[in-house]
Amino acid sequence: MPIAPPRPKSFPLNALRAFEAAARLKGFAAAAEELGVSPGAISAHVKSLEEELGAPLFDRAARGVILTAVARRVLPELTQAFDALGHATQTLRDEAMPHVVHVVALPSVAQLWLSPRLPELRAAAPDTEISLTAMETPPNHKRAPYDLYLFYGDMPGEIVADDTIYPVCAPALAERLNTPEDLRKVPCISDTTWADDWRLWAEAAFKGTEFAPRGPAFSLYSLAVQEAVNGAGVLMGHEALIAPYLRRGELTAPFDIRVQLNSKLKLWSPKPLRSNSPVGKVANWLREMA
Amino acid sequence: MPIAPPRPKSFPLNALRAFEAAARLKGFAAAAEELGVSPGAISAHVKSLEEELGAPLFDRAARGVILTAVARRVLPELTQAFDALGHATQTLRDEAMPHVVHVVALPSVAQLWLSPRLPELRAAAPDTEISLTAMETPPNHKRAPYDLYLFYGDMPGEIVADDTIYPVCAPALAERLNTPEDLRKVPCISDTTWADDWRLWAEAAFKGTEFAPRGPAFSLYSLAVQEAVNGAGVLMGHEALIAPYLRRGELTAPFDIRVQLNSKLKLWSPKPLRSNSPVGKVANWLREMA
DNA sequence: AATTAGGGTTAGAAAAACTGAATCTTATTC
DNA sequence: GAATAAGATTCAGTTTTTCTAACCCTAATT
Repeated sequence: MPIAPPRPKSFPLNALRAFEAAARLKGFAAAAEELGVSPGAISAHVKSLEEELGAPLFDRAARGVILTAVARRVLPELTQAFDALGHATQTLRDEAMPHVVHVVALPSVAQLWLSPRLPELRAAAPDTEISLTAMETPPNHKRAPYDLYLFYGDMPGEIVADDTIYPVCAPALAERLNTPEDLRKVPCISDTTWADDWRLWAEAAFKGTEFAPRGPAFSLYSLAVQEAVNGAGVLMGHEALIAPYLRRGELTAPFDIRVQLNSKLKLWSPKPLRSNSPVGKVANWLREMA
Repeated sequence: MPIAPPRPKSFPLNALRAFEAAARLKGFAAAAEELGVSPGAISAHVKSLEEELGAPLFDRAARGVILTAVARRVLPELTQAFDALGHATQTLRDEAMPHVVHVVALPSVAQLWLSPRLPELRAAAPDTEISLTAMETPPNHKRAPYDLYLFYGDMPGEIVADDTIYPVCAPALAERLNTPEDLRKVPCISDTTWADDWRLWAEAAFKGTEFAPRGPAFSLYSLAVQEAVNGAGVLMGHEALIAPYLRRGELTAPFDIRVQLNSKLKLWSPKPLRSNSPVGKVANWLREMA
């Protein structure tokens, strides 16, 4: 009867990861967002780690957490270690699935810009497989397992398209719109992830006059587009995304006023692109398309 | 109703760790040992990883597993990453509990050599706290959270004591033992973690004559010592461990034949010892004691 | 004073991990 | 050639971990 003393387990990896994220992002909410869990989960992880260590890692303030000296001293090394792990994971994925290109994009971009182009891409490169993930905010590229990122914003990266916005609607509805002032009389569809769109355009269109759009709000831009096509109201159109609808005549732009935003549709990769690699090929292809 | 698309989770850390251990140690059983779980758990982890990757990581052979090319290519980076994580964890522990020295030792060493010296150590350094863990085999020092290691073997490290063995027993029993041949008539206690002891000593004592010890076996050396003290039989004594019993007269050595083994009691640390650090102090102290 | 942006806490639910026992496979040993 | 042994796998059942949802609390902002 070999009563082997149980080997005590080392630190819980998940708790460490939660702590690292919380410390790096200076908040449980942000860490929860990055790791895709609820803040309560982060809170519990950190608490368990603190209990095991017998020392606090954060000073809890009402408006967020503040790192303790211990946490501050340890953070850089811990972050580096997890970065290394993230990198190794990427390598593993690349080695194991060399022909799969993992693309992550804003949901609207994925559905309205990328998805229609995908069949052509598949035809052009039949042996590389595209995996497409939609996400509201770009994930941490040192950790997340993606090869190509496609988001609007002013982060570094290659510009794929400008972001020009202007109201669009179904042709039937457009007949009732002669001047921007007419917008006050029709529903103005808004999208929660681009909540500022109307304000930005209105600044240019109304020059000081106040404009409070009224109408349905959607959390997915593609839903909003569909509703606009159905004639439910006027939508603030992002040119790169609604161009096909304009071309097909499903939507029209009733006004000439266009606003170009600072944020562009950008493409980037966590690794340098070699144009003979599958990732490089897909990137080239997306570039040509723009 | 913001239908946020769920953020896909990154790779499961625990599965990665299981894979790394299995690949590095070239076997699921060894990995299970290192991580303190059953082989089935490792198997399941690796399988889930392989499924997620869509590619095998090991070729299963009858006598163990063989790494695939993918696994071989990824292993070094993965190992480095986990090493870095282990190091960072150490740092975290050091920062959070600077006054605690984590010692890991063979169970017999912990109980028979270290434990009796501990009160004196505590008195000498009242502000440092000793945490003592017993383990049959030294853990991977790049991963496990210990400051000082104390094991028998011929690994690198500072020699704390030689390993000399000879039979010992209760004085009453010793009266019946005049020559080694008499050992054939009394119970010979053996310890499962030092299964070779009797054979090694018998080689010197009997020079070719066969000797098969018969008697109770224990999985903990300290249990065996206690039984020997109780007169249950003759035990192969390791000098450094049973010295106090000899001194107190609870055990005696009936024969003069002593065998010195190549393995020594060694002390080492994963980090360089600074003699003004708590760990350094404890190491110095242990050194003086020997 | 009301609102808001964080965190903390809790119970319950879901998912993951683990064990133990049985099974399989093939070198190796007798 | 049979027996043995090492190692991996499977599966059912259990334990542990992790997560969420819904609540609370506090300080800052409006």
